[in-house]
Amino acid sequence: MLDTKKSQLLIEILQTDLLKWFEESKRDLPFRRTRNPYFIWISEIMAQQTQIDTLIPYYNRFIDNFPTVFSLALASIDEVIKAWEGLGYYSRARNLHQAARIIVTDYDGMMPATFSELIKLPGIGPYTGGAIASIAFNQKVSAVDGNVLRVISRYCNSCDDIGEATTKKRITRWIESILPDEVGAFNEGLMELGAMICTPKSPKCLSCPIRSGCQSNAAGTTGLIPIKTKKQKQRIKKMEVGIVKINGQLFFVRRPDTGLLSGMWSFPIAETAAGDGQDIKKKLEENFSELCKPIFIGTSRHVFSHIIWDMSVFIFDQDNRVCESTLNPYYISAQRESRSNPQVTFKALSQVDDLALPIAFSKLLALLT
DNA sequence: GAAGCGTGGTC
DNA sequence: TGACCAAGCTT
Repeated sequence: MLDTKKSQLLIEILQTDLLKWFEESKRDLPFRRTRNPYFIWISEIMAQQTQIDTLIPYYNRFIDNFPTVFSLALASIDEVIKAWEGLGYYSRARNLHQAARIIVTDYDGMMPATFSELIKLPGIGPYTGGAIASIAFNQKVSAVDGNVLRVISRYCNSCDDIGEATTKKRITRWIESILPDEVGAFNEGLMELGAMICTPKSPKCLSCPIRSGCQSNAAGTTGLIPIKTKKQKQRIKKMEVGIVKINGQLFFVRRPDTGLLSGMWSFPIAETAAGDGQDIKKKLEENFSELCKPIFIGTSRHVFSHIIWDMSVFIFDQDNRVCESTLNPYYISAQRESRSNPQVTFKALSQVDDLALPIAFSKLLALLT
């Protein structure tokens, strides 16, 4: 880390030239056209582990649907999750909804204006709290994300592993010691620089506004810094998916409200060793008293952040059954359960869009046509 | 500290 | 293609 006294010139470059560059070059983003803390909050939650270009349409739709913290607090969790469909990390939506209700009940609908109050809310951690406090309320706190860790590591030519908490704390402290009055723009500028110029691969050093002070550029180490321990790769899980079709409708189950894809709808799915359809058939027999033979219709791989599902997909087409029957007892029992139990439902293909369905399953719909 | 938690883009 | 990565938080 740079010594604060010796490196006064380098610090001034970082402050002055970065702010100047940001003012001239910043992207025109919808959430940069407002100081509304609620809008800033929504954008920062969406930005967690998500590239800005990806979240923009979600952001516009979300504030259209939920223009105030009150409208978000009054909405149902299903509506909020549906608005989040496709963005991933769905606990963000649940926390957002919870936090909105807390803000309405405990804060009279006013966003807390300080870092220490903000990070009490679910889904708001050190980065997001710092971002909202500095950008929306001009509080002198840092907002250290992956971009900032990379930019500062390179600027100081630091060999510290940015995956380690101590490194993040050290960089946070250092930034807080050099924050200018325009703290929101400074924090955003560091991130913008990391996103547009000081990128992980092939950084555009020739266009960098603070190149003259960059120790990594001087040492020729921009390709080596930051140091980051690589994460272990995903385990592969072999899964069977069962698509039950009755009277032209498809059977869906709701996932638990914790864990992977929490609160989202899904086709019934089961871990399997054989992959011949028998494991998912057994599971489906909890809902259906009589089930036709599984017909294999294809495979699909879905990559999550920590696991991979290798899915074998089977259709149980009760409308074109191999076995003969005069009644549809399974339909009746399942339909009754779907009215009394919110964990399951039936939807025609044209109505599937009513449900919040993760990509892992929505992409399976292509196998049906 | 480490693991769980989505999806899309890039090279 | 696979490996890496993205404006992180929670447990």
